[in-house]
Amino acid sequence: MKLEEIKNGIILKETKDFDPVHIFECGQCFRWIKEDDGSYTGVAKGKVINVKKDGENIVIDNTNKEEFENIWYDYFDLGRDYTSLKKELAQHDENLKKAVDFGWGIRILQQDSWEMLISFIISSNNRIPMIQRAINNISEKYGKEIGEYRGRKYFAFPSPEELSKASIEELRECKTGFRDKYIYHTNKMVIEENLNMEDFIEMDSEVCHKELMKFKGVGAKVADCIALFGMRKYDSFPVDVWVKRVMQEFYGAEDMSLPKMRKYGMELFGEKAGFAQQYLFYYVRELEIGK
DNA sequence: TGTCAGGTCCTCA
DNA sequence: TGAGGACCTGAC
Repeated sequence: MKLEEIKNGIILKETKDFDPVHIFECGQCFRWIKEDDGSYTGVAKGKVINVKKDGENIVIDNTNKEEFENIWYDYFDLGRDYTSLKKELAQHDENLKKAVDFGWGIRILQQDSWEMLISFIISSNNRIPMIQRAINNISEKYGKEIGEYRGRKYFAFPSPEELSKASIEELRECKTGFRDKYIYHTNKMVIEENLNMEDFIEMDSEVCHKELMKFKGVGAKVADCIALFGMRKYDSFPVDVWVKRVMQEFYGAEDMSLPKMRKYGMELFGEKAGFAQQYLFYYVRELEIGK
């Protein structure tokens, strides 16, 4: 990958397997908003940046070379060879090949484990715009102000200590709905047991999943999402309504319960189940297959 | 007005 | 174990 420094930003030259639309619209993140020019502005790691595709190049604004190497290279999972990963998945079966071809520019972001924990608790039985709004409300109210970009203020996601200042009622005011108490109790548990969510990254996948389910508001599906997007457990297989449809439409799992479907998906795609799930999810949701 | 959305929790058999 | 209902919220 060739990198060129420009004024207040960088250009990644001839970057394959990277499409901002696929990456930011495939359901893994909630803090990236589409600008009028088609670029995406988002908050991560306490910074605000803007990402856009310019032909074969990816332009990242409001950053520099040092920051890219220290932060964004890992965040965008640029150390992984998605070309060979996709090739391998495409060989698995015809449907997965179609899904991979469709969402060719997806990459699984390495996001913050604590932020993923709270974000996916909010995601349960919720809609994406509502989830985004609740997370923004929480960040504005309890997170640190990062700065301004294109005339808009941005806030970091609050730390467990910062968020612990919120009461259940105040969390409800952030439009989290009935998940207010889940967030409150989860936050409380993290503080009281002095947990560092980063430690979950080192855990074995099954242990990690089991430990995550101990938090209020975290069931099997939410635990899989947190593990996959925040803890690099790439063998996770989150089964939501869309993946359920995929498994029924494409993989003959008509009469399977959700736990069985999860297990089946993990067996089917093995250590790359999380990637398979992302391509399949994006494919069926965009095309509304099986709805 | 009723239904539904990226599920989880609680209750009861 | 597993099925069934309740649940914030707001868009259609």
